[in-house]
Amino acid sequence: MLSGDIPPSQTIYIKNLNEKVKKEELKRSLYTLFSQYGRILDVVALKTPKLRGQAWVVFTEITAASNAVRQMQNFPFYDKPMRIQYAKTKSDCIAKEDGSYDKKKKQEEKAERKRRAEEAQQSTMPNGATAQNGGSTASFRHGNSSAQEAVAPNNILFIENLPHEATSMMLEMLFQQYPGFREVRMIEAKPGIAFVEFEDDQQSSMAMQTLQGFKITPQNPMTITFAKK
DNA sequence: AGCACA
Repeated sequence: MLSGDIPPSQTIYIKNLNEKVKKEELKRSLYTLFSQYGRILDVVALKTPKLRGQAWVVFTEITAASNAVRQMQNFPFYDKPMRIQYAKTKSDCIAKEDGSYDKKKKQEEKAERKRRAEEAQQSTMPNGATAQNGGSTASFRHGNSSAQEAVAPNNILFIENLPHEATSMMLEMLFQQYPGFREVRMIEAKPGIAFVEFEDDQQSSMAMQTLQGFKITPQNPMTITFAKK
């Protein structure tokens, strides 16, 4: 039996995450790691007893989610293999877009009202105005991967948007501080890009996560993806 | 193991 007779969704559900990682760092790392598969609308992670060790990543495209489910399945992330499925229910940030959010809210309120009515059969107290508004979706920016291709993890990183003055020496200084670093390769004929090799894809992904968007010059945030095999 | 939107 496969763990997923859950229909494809643009949101993936990830479990078996390392619970020691702080929430903000976890969300950032998930964001950078999964950005390669497409544009991400939201990353949700809670540290409540019931929800720690799990996260949701919302893509704009289902195909991006599918690629992520396949390619990153069991990928060692903070020393634990990620278990990835499609999310069972629609993310709020999607529902807000397609208009189903208000209906959902109303249904929840109705159910809530009913429950309260049942549980409060002694004293009739019709109450229950719980209006909450605060949609602040942490918006990240980035604009690299235009064409969506399934990028599997790789021990070799592909660096783009480097200033033309960047040298392999500079990149070496930057990347060699991460465990497993092997070498930097630049191609004379193609300025602005480089390949950086690590011993394995777990180590390369750690470097990618922390150096994603790093600026050698203010105008050039570097874009890091896994090199194609 | 655990499916939410602080």
